[in-house]
Amino acid sequence: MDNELNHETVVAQLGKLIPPADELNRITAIFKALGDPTRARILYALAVSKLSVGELANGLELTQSNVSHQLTVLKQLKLVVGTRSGRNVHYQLADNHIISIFQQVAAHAEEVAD
Amino acid sequence: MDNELNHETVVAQLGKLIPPADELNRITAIFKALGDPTRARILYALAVSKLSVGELANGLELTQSNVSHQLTVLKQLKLVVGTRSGRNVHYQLADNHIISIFQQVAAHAEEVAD
DNA sequence: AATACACATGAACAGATATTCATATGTATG
DNA sequence: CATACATATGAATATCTGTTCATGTGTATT
Repeated sequence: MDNELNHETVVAQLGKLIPPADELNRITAIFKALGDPTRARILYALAVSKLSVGELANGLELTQSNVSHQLTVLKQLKLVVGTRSGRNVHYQLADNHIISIFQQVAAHAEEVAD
Repeated sequence: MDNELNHETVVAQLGKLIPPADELNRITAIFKALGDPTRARILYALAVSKLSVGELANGLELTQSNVSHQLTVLKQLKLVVGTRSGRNVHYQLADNHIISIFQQVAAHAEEVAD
């Protein structure tokens, strides 16, 4: 018999060779979150320093509401965490993993820049 | 004088501490492309094997048109390259960089899965 | 050259998404 | 306790995006 993974077989089994829907959705949800310039700027800013909502809004010239909405998205995906201190809430990156993901994509983006 | 990068200064200079708009747009465009389940499935499939448009459509149960449209997006971002051979066009990942990006995000996604 | 096959492209539409505005919640201060 | 400040939330909307359908372009075969 033929145990070899020939091309025909690969095509037929493609569905089983790639991640299942639920895992794929978790992964793409993260990419989607990183795919918006506003959220990306927020993450870059937080890579520089822990910052409050107001500081992000001022520093990035965004409305407070907009920043808060985007932070909600990033929080749900556990890309950032916020800790309240008095009236302010200080946000930081959930882990430094995120920075290296950006670095890898940035590297690709440069390689590829027309 | 105070050369230290104090918090106040960081906030004031945030705009200059993060990537400029054009670079950011290139980066987020890539993330956005990876943020769609259909395109992600196509990339995962191509990580398994070089495949034609028809094979992708069959193997992933997508319409030929849909696959072709998504490949156009991925091609523009140079995430995949297609080479014609007769009537078929065989697509492959532009580089293996892409796989490791997925791996990193997948790792994060699992850490974080409720 | 006519037909069939593989892929690409354009228009159209439904659903998703980012931003704004208004307002609510939470916390400190006088 | 009333006011001010910081952040969160909800609704509304304009824009964007993924998919489909129809058709066009390119290539092989007879």
